Amino acid sequence: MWLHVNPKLSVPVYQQVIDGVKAAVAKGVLKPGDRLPSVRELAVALAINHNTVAKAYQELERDRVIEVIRGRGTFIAEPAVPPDSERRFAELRASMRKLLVDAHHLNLRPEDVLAMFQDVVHQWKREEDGHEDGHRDR
Amino acid sequence: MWLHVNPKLSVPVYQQVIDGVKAAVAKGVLKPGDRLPSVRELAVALAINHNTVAKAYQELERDRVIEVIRGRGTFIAEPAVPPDSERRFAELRASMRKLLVDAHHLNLRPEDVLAMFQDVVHQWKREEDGHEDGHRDR
Amino acid sequence: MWLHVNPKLSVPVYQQVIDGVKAAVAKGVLKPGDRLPSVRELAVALAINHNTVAKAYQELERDRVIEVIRGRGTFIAEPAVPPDSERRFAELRASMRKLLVDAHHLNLRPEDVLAMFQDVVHQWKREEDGHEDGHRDR
Amino acid sequence: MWLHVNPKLSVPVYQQVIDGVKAAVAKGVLKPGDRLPSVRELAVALAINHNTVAKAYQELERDRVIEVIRGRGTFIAEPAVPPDSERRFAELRASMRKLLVDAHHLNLRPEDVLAMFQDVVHQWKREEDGHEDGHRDR
DNA sequence: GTGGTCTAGACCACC
DNA sequence: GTGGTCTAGACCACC
Repeated sequence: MWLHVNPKLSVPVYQQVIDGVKAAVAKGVLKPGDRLPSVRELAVALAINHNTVAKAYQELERDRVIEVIRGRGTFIAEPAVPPDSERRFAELRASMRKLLVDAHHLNLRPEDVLAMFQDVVHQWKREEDGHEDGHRDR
Repeated sequence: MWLHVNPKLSVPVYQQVIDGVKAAVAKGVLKPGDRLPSVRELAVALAINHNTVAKAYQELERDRVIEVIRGRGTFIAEPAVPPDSERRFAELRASMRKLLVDAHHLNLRPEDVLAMFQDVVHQWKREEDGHEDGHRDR
Repeated sequence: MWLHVNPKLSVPVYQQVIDGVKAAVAKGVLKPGDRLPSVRELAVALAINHNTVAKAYQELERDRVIEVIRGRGTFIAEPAVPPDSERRFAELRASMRKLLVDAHHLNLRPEDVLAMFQDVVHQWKREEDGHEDGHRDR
Repeated sequence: MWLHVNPKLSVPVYQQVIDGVKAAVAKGVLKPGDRLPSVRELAVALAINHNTVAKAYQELERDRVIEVIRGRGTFIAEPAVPPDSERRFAELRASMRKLLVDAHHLNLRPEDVLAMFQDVVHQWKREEDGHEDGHRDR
């Protein structure tokens, strides 16, 4: 299963579902056109309430990450610039600045953070390659 | 004023105060030994309740960002590695991975994010220099 | 009821709640997975304000004694070494030294304190056994 | 100097003075008949307010740890059972039980605590011997 | 239902 | 003056 959820975390469960789907898409585990489990199926699989899954799917649809086709099911959407993307760019920059603040309080200088981030990017890409291969094999 | 707060945001007001103080320290606007406004003063200045400021100050003290001297006031602490820093490092890496996910859904590749991050770091350092100079001039 | 609170004492009420829960866990009265009363229920039972209970629960969660599952309730956590435990060990030794100082002013020599402590430990274990049996009998 | 005080700690300064004097007596650094600095002298030496020292001395006198002889000065009292000593014995036992609770949450069993306490006692006595010698030499 | 946040206002110990 | 605690009561997100 490409999705797990932990009700003990402070992050709301519905948000964990959103984050999980987005991460799977970003990692290439889920590709445009892939079918998602139905709300009820996913709720059972994750042992959570179906309302929680429904809320997550609604928000993912608003963000154009998934498409709900009535009577057919739920699918990963083609990559698209999400609505309100100017604001989202600003938020991304804000997140990066927050990263620098948090790092400062771990006694890291900006250069250290940059190096750490490069490391994370490299690891990310290595994992991505793994998934590409996996898909090629099918 | 180096701190502003917006009660309309979904992030709690007390958390905004915490983030604001940490950011000011990271930026060099506040330096070790500097005195913070009293709980009541800051509450009036931000137009929020004193309990909200008190909660923020208490959490900042637990994180060793500030030191409270009872009956005297509140001061920026010497830089210190916070408790539980191993966990915090893991969280920092997780934040970086989340950044990559969010960026993917804005049609940015990891290289783009890295470039954007470098840009943010450069801007950060330019601002930092400004503060250094400002202090030197006094 | 395994918890009582006395607002007349100089130790804050929320701290008494924290100490009481920790003691119940240490004594085996509360076991991992056990559900705690809700914030409001406990507040009514102890005749204190719900904010006071909430503050205690939040601190207990930070110390990993309990786990809060939002919208569901509060539960005793699996035993875990708390963050910052090196510091806590030092505090434990300091408490022991303070014990020796206080005992000196009651005209007790260190050997007397040690004997008294052994006695307290024995009584503690007898009580613990009682709880074990009680659970077994059910 | 046998006494130090740290206003940054959460323990009130006047309480630190009380604890410090009691510890010095228990360790043999101060002996019955020894003269304490005047309130003003000690306040200057510790860089604290003289009211704070006065408050500490008053409580030490109430506990029969020191004796104030008007016009002459302040002296360490002969060892004496303090007033209300029955209550103090109960408190000592309560402190020991609290030690066991705190230790439980550091994953220590009562036997571990007992061993640790024995270790603390041994170290304490070694330090005491050191002081005895120092006094003999005078 | 659950816990989390916030305000308004009181009272307290400490310095 | 300083921060810390507590109550009463409101509103909110989450499940």
